[in-house]
Amino acid sequence: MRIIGHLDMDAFFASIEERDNPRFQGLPIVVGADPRGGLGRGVVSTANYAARAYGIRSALPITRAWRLSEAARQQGKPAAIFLSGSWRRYSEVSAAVMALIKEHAPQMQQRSVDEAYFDLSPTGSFPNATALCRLLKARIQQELHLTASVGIAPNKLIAKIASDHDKPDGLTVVAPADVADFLGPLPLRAIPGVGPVTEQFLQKRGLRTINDALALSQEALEELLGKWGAALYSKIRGIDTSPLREVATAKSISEQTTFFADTLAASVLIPQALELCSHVHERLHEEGFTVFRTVTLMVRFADFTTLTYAEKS
DNA sequence: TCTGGGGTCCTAGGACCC
DNA sequence: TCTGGGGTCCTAGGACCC
Repeated sequence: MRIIGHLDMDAFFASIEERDNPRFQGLPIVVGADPRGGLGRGVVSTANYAARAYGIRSALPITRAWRLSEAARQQGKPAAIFLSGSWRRYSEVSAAVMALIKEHAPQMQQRSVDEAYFDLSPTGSFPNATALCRLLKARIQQELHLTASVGIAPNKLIAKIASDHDKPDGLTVVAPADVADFLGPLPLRAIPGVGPVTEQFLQKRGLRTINDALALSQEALEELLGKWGAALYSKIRGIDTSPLREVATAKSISEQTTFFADTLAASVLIPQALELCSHVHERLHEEGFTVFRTVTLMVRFADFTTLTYAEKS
């Protein structure tokens, strides 16, 4: 029997800041772009749960987060603490989390800085797998003073959906017999790979939940979404046979930056482009690459139109 | 009320070859 | 002057994820 776990740290960056700065205890914390008093550019990377109570969440424009915080402050609530974050510190904590997972489930696949899949099949049963994950969560709590949410399921797809189902500090178990009941009522957006565009597209056709989409034949879904429709047909049935795999070597290295004020001045653009180039080149060397194939230049205009130009070396 | 930064994967269409 | 079909490689753009 295949049993897969997925662990997702809760409000990872913001939780680390709260943990490491006692004076932030219990306050709303927003890690992301500099709000510059409401004039900043960029978005929220992570908001802790106190900040989420203000309506602040990941990917929200930082100016809107700033305004939400100001509105709360005018109601006598504490203003949010805005931090730019420290990638190095987060990486260190990430490594500690991954090491703990590996101790309990050696066969694992890190999915991002704060997420991993791991194979619980060796435990032999869902109750055993559940006990192991309770222990893992307790160790993360005691040793790292952070919380995680975990999903346990027959495959990666369902485990990922399950870990997201009860946050923070959740543990959601979906045994094979429960898969259909678990998935059916969920919004289609819960499926990894269904983003805002696909969600909108499906909603316009009256499809909101997984149950709605189950009524469609594979051909009908393919007609709507092309190849992705065939994949979705399997996903909404909880079918996923993808194996755990080691992290592949990087396929690209990039850097980008946004100006505080829009500009078309070559005297500004060219030095900035050269600086980004030299950083990327440094990283290329640091990571042990000796050759590269394609260089891509990306430019984004005020209306968010984005152009790329690529050339083989 | 605007929309970061660092990535992956997919698709359409053109160039090119036989 | 008009021109196939299969295959591969490449670029541009877009959706998505954290």
